[in-house]
Amino acid sequence: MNYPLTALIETIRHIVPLNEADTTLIGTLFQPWSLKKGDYFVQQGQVCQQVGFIQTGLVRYFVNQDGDEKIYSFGLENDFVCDYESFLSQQPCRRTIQAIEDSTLFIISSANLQRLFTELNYGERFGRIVIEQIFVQAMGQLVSLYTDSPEVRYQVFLDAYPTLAARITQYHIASYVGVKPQSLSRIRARWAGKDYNRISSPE
Amino acid sequence: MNYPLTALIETIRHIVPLNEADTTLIGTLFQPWSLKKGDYFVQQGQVCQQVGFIQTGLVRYFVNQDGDEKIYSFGLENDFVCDYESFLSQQPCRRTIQAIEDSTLFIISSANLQRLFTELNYGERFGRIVIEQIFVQAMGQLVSLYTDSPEVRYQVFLDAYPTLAARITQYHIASYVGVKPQSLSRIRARWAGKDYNRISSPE
DNA sequence: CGTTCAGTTGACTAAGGTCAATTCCCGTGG
DNA sequence: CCACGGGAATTGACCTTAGTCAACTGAACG
Repeated sequence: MNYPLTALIETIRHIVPLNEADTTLIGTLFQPWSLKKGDYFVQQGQVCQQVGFIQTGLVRYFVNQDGDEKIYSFGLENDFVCDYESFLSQQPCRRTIQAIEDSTLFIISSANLQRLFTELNYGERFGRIVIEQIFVQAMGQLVSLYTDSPEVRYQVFLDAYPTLAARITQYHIASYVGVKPQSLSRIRARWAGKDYNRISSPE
Repeated sequence: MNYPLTALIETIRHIVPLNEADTTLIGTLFQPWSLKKGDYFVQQGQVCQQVGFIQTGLVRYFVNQDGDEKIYSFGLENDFVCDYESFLSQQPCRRTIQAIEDSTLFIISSANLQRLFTELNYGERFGRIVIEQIFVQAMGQLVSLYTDSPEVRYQVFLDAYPTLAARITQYHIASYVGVKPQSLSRIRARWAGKDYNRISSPE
């Protein structure tokens, strides 16, 4: 096992305890993978067959609605990446996951993930906590879409991902916030007019 | 065990196979409960301590945003009802679940649900499938909020819950769709002007 | 030095929010 | 039986904001 798995192992260890045997097992079940900018982790219509762990790079999750892309999430360093709906049900994806930077990851197949769940000391617990986290995150997004204006959502995005904003285009941010790039630009213009340091004062 | 548990058992059986011992176990782990119109199944700030199964009645899930209620889901006959985020993490609810009709349910405590998972023949599988279904449903809602206009969301609601529309107020429907009652009323007025039978022709 | 693409800006349109008045429905009490 | 009251639903006037189409700016790149 000669891959730099430390980030992956530390991320898992942050969720459940791991011993020597566990870390060895992880090394045998995951394999390195890489995506170039624009490559797909999984595309709408395919069945998502593996879970990834992003060592370096950046991906976006989106749905394609008549050529109009709606980004609903990003995956960055030390994130797990998967269309869980497709992976769990083995049904075709309704979404696409695409690298927007060159990315290096470790991937684990469905079969190996099952082994991880059963053979890792806290495997089942790990699996449950991860899906739980994803569920909570999704519900948070859902509530935010109901309750927050685009302006607030943009502010929350900046607060939640302060470094990400500089790595992606306004197009991506606008799509995530739920508006067109022109509208996001106008929101920024509005802020510039009345308030020069947004980061520290979300009004 | 003399409660009319058949609906509950049949609903579970629809997900996983059940034998005699299983149905007996279910009978011992669930207990009857009732809510009057306006009663809370669980309130924002409380920890959700049980899962319910609605035998008769109707509940709504909502978040309270400065006195403005945002309904994001309904639970009706033969649905399980729970704030899974709170139940799973044992953290206080960020949402409220309230009966909007007199309701009769069966409830199961967290401890008993753990027993159900381990002692039922397909208990773990049952638990996984239920959370999976809820996750998929939540993601569907999330995508719909991104991609669909209020008008489309209203149409989808009518298609998905044809009978429910008659049981609840426009206020509830509007909140679910994500607009004010006045706006929903205007959408209906628009339809009346150009198309008299919406149900069969979603444009 | 032109091409290209991201970002901005302007003019206009469409649609929901807000506040307020009005109508409709239904149950209650005189 | 009818008048009244209250909540639900509708409608109108006006405002705010995002969508749309288009033009323009600016920086990166060859």
